[in-house]
This record gives sequence, C-alpha cells and structure tokens, in this order.
Amino acid sequence: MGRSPCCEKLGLKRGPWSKEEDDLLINYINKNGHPNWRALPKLAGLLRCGKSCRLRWTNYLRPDIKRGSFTAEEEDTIIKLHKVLGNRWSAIAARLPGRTDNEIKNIWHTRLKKKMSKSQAQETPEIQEETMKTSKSEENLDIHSEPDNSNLDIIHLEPENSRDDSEISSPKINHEIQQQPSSSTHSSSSTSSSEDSCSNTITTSSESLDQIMLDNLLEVDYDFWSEVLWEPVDGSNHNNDNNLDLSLTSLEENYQINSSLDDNWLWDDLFSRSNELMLELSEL
DNA sequence: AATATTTACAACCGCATGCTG
DNA sequence: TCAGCATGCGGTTGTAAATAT
Repeated sequence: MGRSPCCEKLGLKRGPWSKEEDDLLINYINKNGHPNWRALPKLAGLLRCGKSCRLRWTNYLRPDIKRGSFTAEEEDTIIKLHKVLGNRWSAIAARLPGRTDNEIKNIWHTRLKKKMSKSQAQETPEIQEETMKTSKSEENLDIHSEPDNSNLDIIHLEPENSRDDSEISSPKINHEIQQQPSSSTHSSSSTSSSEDSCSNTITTSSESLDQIMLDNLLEVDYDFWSEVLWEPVDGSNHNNDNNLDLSLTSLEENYQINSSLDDNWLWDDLFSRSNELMLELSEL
C-alpha cells in the first residue's frame, strides 16, 4: 500500500551513521562531488540509500556547517524569521549561515516554540490579547503547517537559488546566497510554476482579501501560500509581484549592509513595510 | 541507585517540484 | 504533453543523554 520506497531497502543499512561510513562519504564527495545521489552509495562503497547519503551530507557532513549550540542572536533571528516565513525552514536556514533547515526545525520544536509561549505569557494583558488573536489564527493555519504570513508569502521571499543544488560538489553556502540578493529574489519571477498557478487564484477587486481568504480557507492547499493572490485590476502592465519582490530585495540588501551593526531595524522596517503593502493590497 | 520524564538531534518518510527525454 | 526520475522540503519518529522524582 502506498508509494514504493525511494530505493531498494533490502540489504541497505539504516539508522545512525558510523565514523567509517562518514569517512567513505566525505572522501567520495571530496573526490567526485555528488552528481547523482542514487548512484553515489554504490560508487562510494556504502550500504545506504542515496537519500540517506544526501541527508547525512547536507545536514551533518558538509564542511560549511556550523556545529555547536545556537547563540542567543541566532535563536532570536530564527524567532523573527519564523514570524515572517513560518515553517519554511529552508528559507530560514538560507538566512542563517552554517545552519541547516533540519537543525533549525529541531531547535524550533524543542526550544523556541516553548520560549515563545513563555514570553507571550509574560506580555502585558493588552499585548497578550492582541497576540492571542494572532496565535489563534496561526494555530488555525498551523493545521496546514503554515503561519499567518500569507501577506508576506505573496512576496516571493525565498531566494530561488537556495533551492538550486545543481552545484553539488560546491554546495551553495548561505553567505553566497546573501551576496546575490537581487538575483536571488528576482529569480523568483522565473519560477513559472507558482506564477502560472496564480491565474487560478486571481480574485475580483470587489472582494476583500479577508473574505477571499475566508472563502478559500477550506479548499486551500499548501500552494495557496506561495501563490500570488491577485493581479492589478486596472489592467496596467506593471508587475506588482515584481514591485513587492523589489521592496523585499531592497530590505534584504539593506539588511546585508547593516546586519553587522544592528539587525533590529530590519524587523521593524520589514514589519512596517509589510503592513504598508497589506494596506495597499486591501485598498486595491 | 533506580526509574520516569524531558530534551536534543539525527534520521526517515512521503509528497511536491523541476528537469529531461 | 506526459511519464519517469532525481532532488528538495517539511513533518514525524527513534533514541541517546540529561534531568527530575
């Protein structure tokens, strides 16, 4: 029943990796790269499936991975990024050099989620009331494994080349991604799939976004959150999606310039800008 | 000291997506 | 256009270590 396993399980080892296996994998990849994960285990002399090898490499053995516990700054960054990006762990990881999506996901589930709820409990009643509303909506959205960030997901926040693993033997490390903010964010316009699919969810100008979201909530699928929900009603050619991309790109560029000094401004800027964008959207 | 519970994290699973022929 | 394949991604599980009782 169900889909067949990704590879032939018979005779393949599972579970924790031994030092010898790690060495075999590292040596092989250092010499040959990993153009084909499925073929790699055989070639490297490993009794593992390709998927397992890929995971071990990307989450543990890659030389650019920062080991050790998360700093308070990193944890803070994850919390803030999670507010914006939700459970898009790879997108969050792309903004934390040396950290993997798996690692971030783990720390979120084991520590930060609790830390968040603790800090919320300490907030003033007014704020608490406000956050209750948001957390309630987040809770609802959590059913779909997505946060209350639909407004920002309209913007293609994730650098598309963070998903590009074609340069396998020299894995793209995060600072490389960050050095190319414009291309990374603009490249989202070339991802035809999400843009193509947006035509299915174009809405009429007479409906408010809230109503539309409400109307679609029950039928919504995961792609909803990455789809563009609307197009300009005036028929003009300007691409609002690109404009939003540009807004975010400029924020990210600024962030890269200033992050070494103080990143707090980014979040203020990001949130206020996102609010502005939402206002613009609802006015349309 | 023994046992139970919690925490941390590596690894697995299955679906989604992009690419290619 | 479509099917098959490779890979990325996020949710979940398993388990060892740490901590509490």
